[in-house]
Amino acid sequence: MNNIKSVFSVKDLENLSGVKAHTIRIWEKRYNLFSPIRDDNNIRSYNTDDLKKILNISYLNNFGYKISKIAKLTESEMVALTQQIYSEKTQASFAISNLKFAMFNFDAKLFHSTYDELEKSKSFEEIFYDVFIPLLDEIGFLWQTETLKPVHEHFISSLIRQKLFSEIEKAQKNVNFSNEEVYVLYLPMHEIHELGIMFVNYLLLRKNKHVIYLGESVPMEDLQEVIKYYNKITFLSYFTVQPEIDNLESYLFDFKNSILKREQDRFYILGKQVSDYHSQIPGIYTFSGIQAMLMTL
DNA sequence: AGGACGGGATCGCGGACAAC
DNA sequence: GTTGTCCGCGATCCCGTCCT
Repeated sequence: MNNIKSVFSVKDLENLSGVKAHTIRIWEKRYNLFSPIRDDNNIRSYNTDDLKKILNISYLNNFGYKISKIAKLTESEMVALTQQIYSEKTQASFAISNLKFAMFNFDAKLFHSTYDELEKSKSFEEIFYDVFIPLLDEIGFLWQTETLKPVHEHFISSLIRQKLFSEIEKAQKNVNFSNEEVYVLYLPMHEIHELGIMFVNYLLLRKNKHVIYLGESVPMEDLQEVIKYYNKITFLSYFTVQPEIDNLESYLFDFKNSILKREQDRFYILGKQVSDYHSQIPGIYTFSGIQAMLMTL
């Protein structure tokens, strides 16, 4: 099947499936659902097949199937049943479950087949809002619990980035913008979480906006250059980890003083670092989410 | 100290069954 | 048909133990 030697603790399975560790142990005892390897101290360790199984079981259980019924199913019956109840309504959670599994198994093929299936009934925007954003939120949670390793995040991020690149390219070819207002998208120094700002890029292009995308880790002085070319600019950024909270105000004051000198220019900011921050500085606006920001355009 | 284990107590839920 | 009781199941909480 595969040669990935992933090992998970019972706590990892809990974090990934939402089923309590103790419940997993009880199921194991009563229904022989799993046969984890034990170390010298009798600590369980599970493999990726176990992960797949608990994700399927959790999915069916959440859907209302009793564990006693689920336990009687063979592996293939379980997969068949999972696909049978797979519907429009539950498609997103099913896809998220698949993508999580793809992430832990470094399985790009599963990522693409899941995506292709979603694409049959959803637009790229819908996929991003309904599947990728919840997935990334969950990855954030798994990150905190240390279930996730950096390689997993890199792997899944790069696959999502590929999709964004491809959609952005299509949108760039079809865009019809006027030059009167320009959106300059960038990430501040040392900020490398690019998916959010790339998605904003895509959405603006779809709204026929003129976008200049500068990418990650852009020094402030580079932004001064671009002002010379346009009469009215909306700068747009996504602060996921940078600038740090303690430096946020001074960054914004610097921005106001060195970039935002003209009355007509604006600076829109999204991201975790500004989630609790309300700017008092004229021309600088923070938003709690992408949709809230789009409403003002 | 913290994490994991496993056993026991308890609670809510639902099915089965009998009595009215 | 509905009401009441009983019982099993699944989940959760708590506690004591063990190990690093």
